[in-house]
Amino acid sequence: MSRIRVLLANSAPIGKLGLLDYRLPDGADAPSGTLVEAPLGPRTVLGCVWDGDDQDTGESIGDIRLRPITRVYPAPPLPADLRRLIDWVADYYLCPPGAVLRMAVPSAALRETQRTATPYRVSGIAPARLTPQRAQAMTVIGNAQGSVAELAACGGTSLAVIRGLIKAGALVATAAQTRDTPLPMPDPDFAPPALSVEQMQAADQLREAGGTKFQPYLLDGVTGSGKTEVYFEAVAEALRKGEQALILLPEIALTLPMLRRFEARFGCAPTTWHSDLSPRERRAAWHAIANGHATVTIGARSALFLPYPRLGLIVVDEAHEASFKQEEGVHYHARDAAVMRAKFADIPIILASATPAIESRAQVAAGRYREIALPARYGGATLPTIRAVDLRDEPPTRGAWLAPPLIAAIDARLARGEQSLLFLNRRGYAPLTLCRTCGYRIQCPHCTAWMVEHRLNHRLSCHHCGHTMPPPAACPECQTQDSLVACGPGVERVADEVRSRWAEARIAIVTSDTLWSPARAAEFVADMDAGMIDIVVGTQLVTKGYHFPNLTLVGVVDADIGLIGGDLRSAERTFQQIAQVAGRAGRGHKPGEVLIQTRQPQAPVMAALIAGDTAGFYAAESAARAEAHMPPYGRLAAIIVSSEDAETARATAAMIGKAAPSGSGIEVWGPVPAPLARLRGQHRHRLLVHAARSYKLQAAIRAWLDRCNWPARVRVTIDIDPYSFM
DNA sequence: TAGGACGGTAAA
DNA sequence: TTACCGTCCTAA
Repeated sequence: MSRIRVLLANSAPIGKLGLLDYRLPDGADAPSGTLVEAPLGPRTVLGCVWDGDDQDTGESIGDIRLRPITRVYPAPPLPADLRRLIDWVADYYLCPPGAVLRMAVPSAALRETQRTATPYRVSGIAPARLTPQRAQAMTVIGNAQGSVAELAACGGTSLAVIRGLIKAGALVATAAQTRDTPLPMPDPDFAPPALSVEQMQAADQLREAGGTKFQPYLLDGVTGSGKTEVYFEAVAEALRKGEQALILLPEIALTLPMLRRFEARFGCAPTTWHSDLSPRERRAAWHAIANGHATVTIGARSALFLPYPRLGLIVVDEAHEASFKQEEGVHYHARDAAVMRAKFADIPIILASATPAIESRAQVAAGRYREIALPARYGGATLPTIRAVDLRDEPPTRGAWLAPPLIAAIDARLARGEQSLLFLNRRGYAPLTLCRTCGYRIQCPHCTAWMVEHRLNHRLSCHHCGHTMPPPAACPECQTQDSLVACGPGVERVADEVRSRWAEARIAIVTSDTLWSPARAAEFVADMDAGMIDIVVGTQLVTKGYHFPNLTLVGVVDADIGLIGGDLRSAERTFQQIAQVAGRAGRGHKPGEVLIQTRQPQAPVMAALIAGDTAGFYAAESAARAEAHMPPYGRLAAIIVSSEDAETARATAAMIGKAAPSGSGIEVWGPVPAPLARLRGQHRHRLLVHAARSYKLQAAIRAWLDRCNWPARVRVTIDIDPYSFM
């Protein structure tokens, strides 16, 4: 009899029910990482054989009470670097290890596919009754084989006829083959690109350093400098060595142009991993990766947890993107966790960005990351000129959002047949609907948030919980008819303005509402390339990785939006967002121009953007963070207490606040009602923990919350290194 | 008194 | 987390 330690893939609260001991039936072999099905009370759950560190044997249970594993899955065991990553993520982000294991082995992965349609072929036995339909089907089918549906289609008859023939014995089942269509192999030498001297040097640095040693690289290249081509060379090098490579992208929306570029370079599509995969696709991708057939995977953040047996390189593209931070379930940061996986696998990792995060720059400064810079655009293209439009001096006309200089600039593009892009990071028509008579503002019934008007589908919708309602004709409060007015601009409203000003111009609105599928995104890109669009109005979706050579003007409709509210990263985020969208301009032979509409052109962010003083901005911002001991020069954690009942939430938060740790190196702020005091019907209070960089923050929080007890209905969420302060 | 809602607890 | 069990309440 042998005893094994198993990590169960449930998400029990921290500390409880992580590792349990089981009995392995005699003769069975299950090394660490093996996926098993284990009995737990009256049911069975997925588990993974875990490394038994014998120090906590005090907790272990007597041999007699051990229950046997009910099943050993035939899938390859999870590799050691992944197991270490799971432990690290659970420990660092204070979440149950079982919840992390779930990301590595999604429930679809091990489910048997029931949809293996059995193929049939002609048996040679003549059916007792040969009706005309049967005779016809038999002749047409001949030597072919296929599923009932396929044979019916081929024989030109109904399903019933084929079933009848099977019953009569004229058709027999053949052995069902596993439909593992062989994966096309990306070829590192398919189409090596013509690199510029700078790109060549950068690629050489990555190639030389490649190998089996952990080293993070910050590939810091201005927009349009060709970072992708450079890291593709590192991917090619990994392929030549027979290793697997993983490329993480922030959003699915941008995978399509990316996949095209990959195919052009490597001759076939990579394996993809994102939330829109069907269960069948998910299963296929998981197995292809786990057994090593998939050599290059391009995926969203969750692709980091897949069981690559020969991982040789990780690339995190657009590494500054805040969407790498998962904001529900396990609150991990995929960029940071990716660095840890590279460390555990002892391989290089490349963080690529035109606007690296301060955190990443600090790592370069500390000598932990190596920087590879691409300071110039590829192919002789120049960086766009950036100019502010001071809305206080040159305001738009009443009820409009485009100021005269921006209008003139668009006029010029239309006259020259060039394309313009108007950027406004606000979906919908108007962010607020207000009653002119009584001042009532239409709010979401479940959240502390305004309902946003969307005219494209004639609904008001809440961007936090998804609640929608038709726009009311009368004010819900004072019942006055036709008293509701839209306040403030969204992209749809700016598009309306564009439409009424340039009736002949062809306009595209680009938001997650209009580009909800890869196919739609492809359509948009094709229309842009074909010159079918003159003016694009879009949210941050258009800041992502697109390359339109004929786009020469970018207008930032409201550069100040991101600075309102002013959290830790608002200035940095504004800088990155505007620099990224500015980077869409002038990527071809024609030079680009960027106009930033703002009421505070003197603000450091705006001044830096206009002067092109990236280094100066980052230096000042880093100094301010260091001064305040804010990340990355200090540490933050948020604790969010939420409950359906307002008083329970408040009282629990207060109780947790009372038990807060004190002493040097740590302070706890709050509790206070969260900025989104109600979200999806939950009342929310939050505490913010601020600690010195060297402080053992996780241990302190763990000990602190262990001292507290709260009703089961209350949820207490811990967010280490928070990005959202709502 | 049956049946359901609720709270506590064990799970190897 | 999930399943089960005991307690208490309500409707009949």
